[in-house]
Amino acid sequence: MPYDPSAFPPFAVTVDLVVLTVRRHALCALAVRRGEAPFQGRWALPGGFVRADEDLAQAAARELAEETGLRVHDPAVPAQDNGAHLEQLATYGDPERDPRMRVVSVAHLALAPDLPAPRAGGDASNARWAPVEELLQQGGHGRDGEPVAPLAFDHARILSDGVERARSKIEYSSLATAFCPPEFTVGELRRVYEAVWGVALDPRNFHRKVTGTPGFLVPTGGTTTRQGGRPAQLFRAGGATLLNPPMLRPEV
Amino acid sequence: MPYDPSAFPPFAVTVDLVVLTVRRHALCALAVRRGEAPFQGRWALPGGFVRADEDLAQAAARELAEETGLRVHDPAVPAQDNGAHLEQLATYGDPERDPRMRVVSVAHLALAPDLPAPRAGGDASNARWAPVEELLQQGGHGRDGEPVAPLAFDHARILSDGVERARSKIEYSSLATAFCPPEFTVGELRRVYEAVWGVALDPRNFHRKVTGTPGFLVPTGGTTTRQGGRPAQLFRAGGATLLNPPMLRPEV
DNA sequence: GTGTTTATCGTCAGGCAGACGACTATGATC
DNA sequence: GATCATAGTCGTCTGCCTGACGATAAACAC
Repeated sequence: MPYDPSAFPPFAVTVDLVVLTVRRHALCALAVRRGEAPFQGRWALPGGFVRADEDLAQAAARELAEETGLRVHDPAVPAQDNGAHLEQLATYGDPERDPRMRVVSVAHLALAPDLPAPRAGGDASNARWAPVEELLQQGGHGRDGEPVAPLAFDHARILSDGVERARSKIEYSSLATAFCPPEFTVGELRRVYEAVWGVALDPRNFHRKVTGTPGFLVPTGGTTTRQGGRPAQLFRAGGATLLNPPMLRPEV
Repeated sequence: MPYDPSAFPPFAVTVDLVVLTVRRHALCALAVRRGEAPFQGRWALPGGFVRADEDLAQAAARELAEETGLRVHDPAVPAQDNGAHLEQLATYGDPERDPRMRVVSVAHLALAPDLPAPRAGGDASNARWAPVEELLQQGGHGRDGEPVAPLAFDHARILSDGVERARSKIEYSSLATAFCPPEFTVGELRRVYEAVWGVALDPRNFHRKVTGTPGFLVPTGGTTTRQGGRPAQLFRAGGATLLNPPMLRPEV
């Protein structure tokens, strides 16, 4: 018993991706350059149409793989490595958000370790990792002094929501490990928190907190000196997903 | 420059509502009985199509007003009374979730004080407040011993997500006051927490916590004895929306 | 070796939460 | 009217956690 098609307005449904990573002590997001109108030449979040037989999460995972080559970490396989974290963020459906037609976009948030290089359908010049402050500042200037155009559509709002989600979620979950390689040191994890929150944390208190939370970190036995200084113990993410009590974000 | 309509599959977009309230010490949700196939006669969450010129939040507010008569509390008018809290919850788009066609539903969460009586387009017999455990138990029995059919579509999942959102959000925000009338006592607010979390809280520690958090509660000067016992001070919700440190939810 | 960098352990004081005693003010019951 | 039950409000104490920060350890650069 199909619906009467005249009983409801037709929508296009897309997924847009806020893909975050930490590069050079800064929280960065993946941006792609638009090749067509509207907003031709402007930077935007990666995304695309949801296909007819696809779930929303499947569509987001497919777009993520197309843009970055990343596979999605399956929560059912806790020991799996190198997978990105992917979760639904929010849905944006203002009637005016796309001048061409009525588009509802289901935004997703992906967190990934630092990656070699972005690729946008093979064209690297049309995709880049950019610090989120640079992408969010309206009419400002990038680090090279060039003027920065705001993101296309309502993507600044979406990116802002995604960053805020990430910032709050690493407080009370082990999600920060999604920014790290499979094995990492306490210092590397601390630099993730510092980059995402934009603050400096006390290394000693941080070390006490993360090593004292049961199930958060599992030592692998190895050590590394890749950060310089005294060799640091290597850890994997433990099974715990919720941090209780949470990691406290310093004021201001 | 309109899209080529063959370039993407058409979707129907709906909003579904998880409307929660606290009645008789239990967390209850609004359910409506379906009048047509599929799932005819089964209980479901209220909802409807998003109109062509409507934002998602507007559509949710319209559906909420149609089902309950509630207006949405405008955050820009902090002193406003009697408004419900409304926020986007999540979006559900499994290709099989509606057997008739491809429907993407943007679920919203509404929190309301205890209301006189539900109305579903004027037909009260087709709408009711039901305890969420009753709506979520699969194939169980209600309090009157009648067998309970599971909610239509994927609405059990949506309701479950909404309840979990409410449970976690009252930890770190002042959202619990959305379940209270404009003026309320500390004890009434505590019973909200107890009903939503399903736990018992120490009245003395709770009183110390909520009255000691700046901006959470504002005394109105009046007192009431409507709960029996010693008269209690009346409060309004203060301007603070975030609770820091949060209210701690007891284990188990 | 000296200096620098990073990691790791320890100490101490303050804040907050859980447990719980004590007192107050109302209505209900005898 | 005395007693009881109920609910509200104020305090105290103890333990845990955090922030601040001293001290030591183990690598590398010169």
